[in-house]
Amino acid sequence: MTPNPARRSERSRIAILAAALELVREVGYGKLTVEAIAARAGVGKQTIYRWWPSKAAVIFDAFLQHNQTPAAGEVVLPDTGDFAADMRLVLHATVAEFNDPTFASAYRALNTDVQDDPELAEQMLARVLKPTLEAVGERFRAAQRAGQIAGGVDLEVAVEALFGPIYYRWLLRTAPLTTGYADAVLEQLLRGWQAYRP
Amino acid sequence: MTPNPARRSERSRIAILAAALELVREVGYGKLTVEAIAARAGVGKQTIYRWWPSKAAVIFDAFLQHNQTPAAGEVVLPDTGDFAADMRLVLHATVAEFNDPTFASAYRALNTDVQDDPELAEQMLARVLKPTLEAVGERFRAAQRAGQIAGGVDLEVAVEALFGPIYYRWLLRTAPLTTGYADAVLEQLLRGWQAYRP
Amino acid sequence: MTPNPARRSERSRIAILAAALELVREVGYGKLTVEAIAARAGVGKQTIYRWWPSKAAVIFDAFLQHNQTPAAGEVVLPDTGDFAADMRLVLHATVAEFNDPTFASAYRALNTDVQDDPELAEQMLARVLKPTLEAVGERFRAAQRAGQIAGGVDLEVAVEALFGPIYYRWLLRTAPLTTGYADAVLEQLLRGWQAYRP
Amino acid sequence: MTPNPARRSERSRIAILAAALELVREVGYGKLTVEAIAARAGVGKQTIYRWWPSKAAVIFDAFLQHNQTPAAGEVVLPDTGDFAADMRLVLHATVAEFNDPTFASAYRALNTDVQDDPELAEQMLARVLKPTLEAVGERFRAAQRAGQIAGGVDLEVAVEALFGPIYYRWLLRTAPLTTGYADAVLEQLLRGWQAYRP
DNA sequence: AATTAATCGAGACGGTACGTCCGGTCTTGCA
DNA sequence: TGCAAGACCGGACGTACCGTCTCGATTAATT
Repeated sequence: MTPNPARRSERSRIAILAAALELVREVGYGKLTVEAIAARAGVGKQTIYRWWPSKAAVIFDAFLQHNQTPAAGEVVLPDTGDFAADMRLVLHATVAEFNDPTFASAYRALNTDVQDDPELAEQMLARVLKPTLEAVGERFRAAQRAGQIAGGVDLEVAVEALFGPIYYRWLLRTAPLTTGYADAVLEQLLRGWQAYRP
Repeated sequence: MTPNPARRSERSRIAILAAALELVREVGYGKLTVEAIAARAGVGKQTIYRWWPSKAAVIFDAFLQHNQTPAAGEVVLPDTGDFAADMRLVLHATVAEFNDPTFASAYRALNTDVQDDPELAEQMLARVLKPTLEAVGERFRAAQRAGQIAGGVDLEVAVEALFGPIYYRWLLRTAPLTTGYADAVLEQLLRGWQAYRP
Repeated sequence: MTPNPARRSERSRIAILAAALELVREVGYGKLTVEAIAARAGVGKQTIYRWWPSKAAVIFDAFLQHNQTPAAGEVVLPDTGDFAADMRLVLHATVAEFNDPTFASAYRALNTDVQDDPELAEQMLARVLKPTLEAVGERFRAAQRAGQIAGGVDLEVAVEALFGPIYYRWLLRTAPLTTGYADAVLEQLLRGWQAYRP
Repeated sequence: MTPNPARRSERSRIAILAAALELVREVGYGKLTVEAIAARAGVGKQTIYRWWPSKAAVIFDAFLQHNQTPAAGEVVLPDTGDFAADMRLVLHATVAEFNDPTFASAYRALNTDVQDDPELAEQMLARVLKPTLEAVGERFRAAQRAGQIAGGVDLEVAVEALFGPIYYRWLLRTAPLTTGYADAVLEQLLRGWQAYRP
């Protein structure tokens, strides 16, 4: 018997996602329990299991809710014509998110889950990463058309070359993640992209 | 109170690390239990808890043991004079490791743990990442001295700009991790590093 | 926090007590484990710990259940007017119980626990010993009124003087416990009680 | 390889028995552990296992040591000619022992073990109970010869009829064990023994 | 007095059970 | 019918002891 979404309690849904977000930040993802979420949300455990298949799914929804993540195609990037400046803006926003404790704890949790759960990995890719990646890709294409990126540059690789180092430093804590670092990465890549076919 | 390392059973130590590695690959990190490790290793649970503070620490040691990770300063990179070729070699080795199932499952487990345990994060940084990062940094400096990298390039940033995208694609499974991808990333960066101060 | 008795599973309760009784007979009290009881009863360990504070308490309840021990005041003894014959009946019933393996193993377990746990001792006194002791005491009083026991006999002492030797031989295995032994004890005491104030 | 008693460390033997006695009184028999005895005695665990087959055996020895229990035939009872007075003396000594905390805790432990271990039961019977029981039996026979006990009384039963009630009250804590109670039991039995064949 | 061999204190080892916690399911009233 | 509450079975947790098994370091009897 699949539950009837029409009868779903919105109040409970909100409370559960909020509780999950609070708790993951307070105790860390490893010590996060469904029972604690239920208790904090003032909700029966069954109400969680009725609507989410796993703890990971709850965190995933909580993360999406918190960031009001737009669907693919809905992400809008600035296009001032100055490609470098536009990218700098995007990267600074990313750095700011990663340095926000609530975002960071939930996102770390997500990255944890994704390692063991390929289905979730796909969802995360589709609903979290892809929208931004594609929007940035689109902006890259515009830049390429405008001659700000050389024709031979593989833009799919370029996008990951841009975000990978940010992600790397954040996840592995090799050093504090700053806008300065993001700018430096962008700088090195930009020169390469421009120089690609001189 | 604290156990006496002189009396430690080497046979048990080896068996535990091997069992941990096997199991993390077979069942995944989320379903890995200390009891299963002990059973597989033919060892009492207490023998694990006596020598490791947590499941994470066991995996960490197992990972180090498996990869015979050298200490910082001990990593030796090829220096043929051809910087690009040397880097290609290093990246291909990295890609191969990431595509080795045993390495991959253990390394994913490590990346999972590191998210919740700052102390482990530091150890991982120091014993796993730093040695390679610094050796590569050293090779970068030689290349800079040889004029293959422009003077203005921040080499600390450059190293992470190189490995970040590899790590990103592997961890998030945005697409299969191939040597071709690694080469493309290297290509884009190389041009930037050369072009830096034209 | 404290469990709600209204929701208690009667099926589990019965299964646990039955399993405890079986196991104490099969393996002895020293080797009886809560895990084995839970496994035999097809029950989670927590269900045992939820309702009983200790293994001893389970055995206690199992014992009561098995013997459908009546509450104080509910034990009814025969009163045919022939005091000696009535007592013989009671003692023979006691001897039969002590020679029943299931009763014996559980009762030995109880006697073991009682040595270390004063609270359980009190419960055993109140729920197991007192009911019979008092009923017998009542019968003694009737006999005293009827002139079958001399007036000066301290009946509280008399009751223990009657059961003590049965218990002693059973517990310490000085010799097999038979009805003949019980009769002989009764005989010696009866003469004393009658002769008390000649 | 059975150990060579000639090389046995007397110092350790004494320390172990003393520690066992102290601990059984302090923490109760249920919580008494071999490790604790070894630690308290400043002795390796193996030294205990080398010389005693079980915790029960240690307590048994400790008990014997503490009470310098005489071998069978060595117990000497007073024989003043006044049978009642002599018995009163014996019973009072027994009551005093039972009310001595160190004796009591060890003896309770013994009675606990005996329930599950028939071999120990036999040893306890032979080395602890029999000596006294037989000495008392001997005194009974003298009394019977002197006409203080009627000819028809079964003396084996009589002895247990005397000690059983003491033991019963002490073990089951139906009421405080006093010399008055012992005297009352003796009184009731004495009259019966005298009246047996009038 | 030197040698030898067993016992000793110490404590790591493979195990078993402990009592607790939590996962995911099921049941019972309340709304 | 969905809900809060929470009991249920199962299973892993990390700990405590069991009884066995090395380790040197005494220690006592034998050379």
